[in-house]
Amino acid sequence: MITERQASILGMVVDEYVVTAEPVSSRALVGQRRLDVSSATIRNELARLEAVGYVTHPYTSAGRVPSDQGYRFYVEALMSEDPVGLDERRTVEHQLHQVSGGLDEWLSLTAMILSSLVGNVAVVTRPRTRSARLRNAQLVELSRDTSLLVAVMDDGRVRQRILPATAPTTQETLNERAHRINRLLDGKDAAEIRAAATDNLDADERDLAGVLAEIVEEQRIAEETFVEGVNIALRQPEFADVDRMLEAVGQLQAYRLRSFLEPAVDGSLGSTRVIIGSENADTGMQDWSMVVSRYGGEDAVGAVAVVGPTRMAYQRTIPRVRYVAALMGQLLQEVGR
Amino acid sequence: MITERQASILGMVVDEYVVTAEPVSSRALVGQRRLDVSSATIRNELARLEAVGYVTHPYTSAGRVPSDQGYRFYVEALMSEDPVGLDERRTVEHQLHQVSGGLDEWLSLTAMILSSLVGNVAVVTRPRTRSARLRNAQLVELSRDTSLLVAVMDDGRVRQRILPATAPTTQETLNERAHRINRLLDGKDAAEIRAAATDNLDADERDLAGVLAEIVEEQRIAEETFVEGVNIALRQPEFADVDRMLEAVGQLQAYRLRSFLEPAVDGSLGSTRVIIGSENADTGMQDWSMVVSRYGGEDAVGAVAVVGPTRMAYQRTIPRVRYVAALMGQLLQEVGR
DNA sequence: AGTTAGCACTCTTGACCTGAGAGTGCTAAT
DNA sequence: ATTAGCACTCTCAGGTCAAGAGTGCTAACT
Repeated sequence: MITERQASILGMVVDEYVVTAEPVSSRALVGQRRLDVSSATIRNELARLEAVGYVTHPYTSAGRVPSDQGYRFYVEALMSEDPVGLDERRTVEHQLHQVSGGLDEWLSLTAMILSSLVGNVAVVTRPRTRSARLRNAQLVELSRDTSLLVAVMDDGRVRQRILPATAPTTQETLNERAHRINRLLDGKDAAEIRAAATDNLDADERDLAGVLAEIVEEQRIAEETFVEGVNIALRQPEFADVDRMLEAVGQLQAYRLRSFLEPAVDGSLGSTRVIIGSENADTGMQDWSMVVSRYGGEDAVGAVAVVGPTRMAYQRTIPRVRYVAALMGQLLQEVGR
Repeated sequence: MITERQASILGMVVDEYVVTAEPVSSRALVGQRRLDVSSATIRNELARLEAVGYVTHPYTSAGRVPSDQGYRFYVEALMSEDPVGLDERRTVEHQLHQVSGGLDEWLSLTAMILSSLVGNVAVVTRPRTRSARLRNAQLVELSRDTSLLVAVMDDGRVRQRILPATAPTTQETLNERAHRINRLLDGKDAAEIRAAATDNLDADERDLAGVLAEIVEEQRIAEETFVEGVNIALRQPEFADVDRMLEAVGQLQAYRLRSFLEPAVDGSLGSTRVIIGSENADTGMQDWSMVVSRYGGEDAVGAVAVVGPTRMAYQRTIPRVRYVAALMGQLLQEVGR
């Protein structure tokens, strides 16, 4: 257990270290007023905090740095969240309402906004539905022997695919074909599309149905994850060393492909999880912290996260991640997902 | 003017420097055989090359480094292009044919491929048409009070836009509306759409036409430029220093937004321009070289480029940029438009 | 008991130096 | 014109050193 004063000191160490990125000395804490004791007393307390594992020493005589455990305690017991200001809300909501394109543009913008809000990397995954269903398919003539298939899924995805035509066609024919296809396949998932496609369709149309089934069930992870703000995060002093920087970039690049949020997102909706450094099972993420929140409704769930060095402004980050997640859920519902 | 031997020495300096990234000494050149003279002779020649401005000295006693002028001479007179191998062609073409999505996915993949081919940043712009025309518009029901507009332009763009509905609609109604709109507006450019929209349309449809006109003429540069491979380029030794690296990242980030290829693309189709360091009018690009090529047909023109440090493998880069540009033009034609 | 002044001790950091090594530039000989 | 030879210059890595920042401990104080 920890005394009140020790807790307060730990809090000050974290607060200080988060802004300066330099080990915090006992003297620096005295200057901070609020504590009417001498630096020697604080040294004693710090030594005890270190014994319990809440702070560390880079070397014998440097200030103290919070350990992962220390951050954990800070997040759980010490921190008072820095609420999202009204003006922040206003600009965010304004920007998000600005978007006119589809889901993808929207997700990527959200990641960008969140990133700039907290000064770290933001990750947003596309909401996943149990299994997507085709909502509508359209065919557009591109040239005499190619056409473009545009499919809209009920999870908000819109996918295009260029198709070679077996025989010259006109937009008229394509419209008719799309109409037939829609009547037969709308509202169906991949399996049902495959099943329905065997009956009363000509060869071209069967091919088309096959392509549609593929698109509906397609789940390329690369397409599912939006990572933004890497260049913002790189300005953090932890990356002052080129190797660390390159490693970080590579790390995030790789993670874009095998979304690392999955395991973290089992919490209930609305809850925001914080995973600090070594708490992450994934080696290679041991120097990073993540703040993750789920968003969405009953039938579609995605995740919003901020990723950065363990020295992160949790006070600011946590409420902002939660806010953005909530906002997304809300907007998603408005659009009818 | 320059003697034959001086030219050959300059060539060797460039070749050597491009791979080692370290100033080239007279001794290193002697080891290179091909020259049956002593290092002293080479030193004399190097001094003369320096007097003409083809190489520089970082400091009194280090090897020589090619100057921008030296690279220029190298590119113009000395270099023999390193042709694109058959297997390279095969893998590139294979990968490009793999793409199933629309133009955007395709352009971004092209940039990625080119980048990995030459180990530097690749930039691809979307082909511009004189003025785009609407090819087809579709409306899809998202929820009871929102619908999704999907518009296909004749320059290959496909754009989505979420629309709030004034009154509840069904897919049926939307189809009819789309049909009317298409009959009226297909094949028209933004101005023509605006003109046509005044007549015989109800209020909702006029709004829709307005949105379509916007989409058709939309030219957000951010959407027009695909930059890939920044992380590859960062492994170059010129960025061993963090500041240089951050500056480079910022530079490229900024440029994504105000496409810097425009002025460079006045050459005729098929020609490949090389812009070396200080030759670039743009301050801030003075340490970079660009290899740019136009691609496209009569009615749609874009640019492909590779951007990297002046110490660039021009031998490899130039033919590869040219190849990719040609390939894109070809594929673009196949798809029609 | 807890607090604190004082001081020895440790470790970093930056500055300065120094010697080795790499290259050049020049001179004089070929 | 070429080249051997050598003095000269500059970098670079390593080492030393003093200053400074902090701690940890002890002994005195409240």
